[in-house]
Amino acid sequence: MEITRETDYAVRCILHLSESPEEIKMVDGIAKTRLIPKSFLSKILQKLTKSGIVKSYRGVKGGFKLARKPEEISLLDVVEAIDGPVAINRCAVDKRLCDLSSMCVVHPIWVELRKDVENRLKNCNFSELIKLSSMK
Amino acid sequence: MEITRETDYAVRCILHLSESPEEIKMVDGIAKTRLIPKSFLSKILQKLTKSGIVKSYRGVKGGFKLARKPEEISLLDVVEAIDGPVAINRCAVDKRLCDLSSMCVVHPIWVELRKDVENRLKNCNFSELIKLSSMK
DNA sequence: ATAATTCAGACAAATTCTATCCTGATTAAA
DNA sequence: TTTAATCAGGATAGAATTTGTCTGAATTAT
Repeated sequence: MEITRETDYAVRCILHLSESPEEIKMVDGIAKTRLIPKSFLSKILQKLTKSGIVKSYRGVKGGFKLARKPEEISLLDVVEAIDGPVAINRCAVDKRLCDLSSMCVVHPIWVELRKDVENRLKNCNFSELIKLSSMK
Repeated sequence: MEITRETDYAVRCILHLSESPEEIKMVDGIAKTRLIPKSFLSKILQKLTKSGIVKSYRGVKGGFKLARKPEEISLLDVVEAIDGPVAINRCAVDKRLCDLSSMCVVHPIWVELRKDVENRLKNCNFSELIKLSSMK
């Protein structure tokens, strides 16, 4: 049960953009300072753009910046933008197996666990994270 | 962030064995009633044996049964036996990247999340689950 | 002995992860 | 208006992981 490298990169990236929310930054710069493979980051930023977390600007002087304030972006937003919903177990989606023969008594446990995880991620926004990093 | 099919199968299997903790059951039977691919289950049971969750009996009339009482086996035991420790993020293990340039302020969040998940899984044992299933 | 069963390891298909590369679209500035 | 910089989107591909299968050896009740 791990988050992917991709999600980790996405978090680093949003963290970077959160440090100066007004500036437009280029893929290349973010990639270099945050040690993320450039072309991979490019793909990640496309997902973040489609999810409405960042805004993109094309052409010369183009780049990316946050679409909203750091305090309005949660870890959950980023995780879901990249990996999709926090499912924990597929049977939460594909119920067919669960329903037959009362097999899946564990199902409610996975659902509960999922809620827990979501809540914790939801309650953590990038404004807080930035504060933590400036305290170092 | 999902558990694997393998873990799901393992849980189903322990659930099955928990219903009659004294009986020795064969791979084939478990596989058929719980809809798990037989040879895959065979591998899974080997892991569960090595982790000390089930006991194996070879030869004619051989099979598997729980190594301890259902109430002494938690979901966490099973998940860890199959997938290894609940890591959430690799940086919890490989700290080298985190430490340089104070990059990973998110690290404590992953650690906290991991503890949450572990606790919830630890607090759920197979005796409780069986009770739930008999209530259906 | 024989038949039934697990054990251990090798093998392999499918899927997901982790990228890379190329072409085209867009845009600021010269 | 041309040019250079930059993102968008699709195709591709290697590696790792997941999800199994198969076979032969070891064990054991009868």
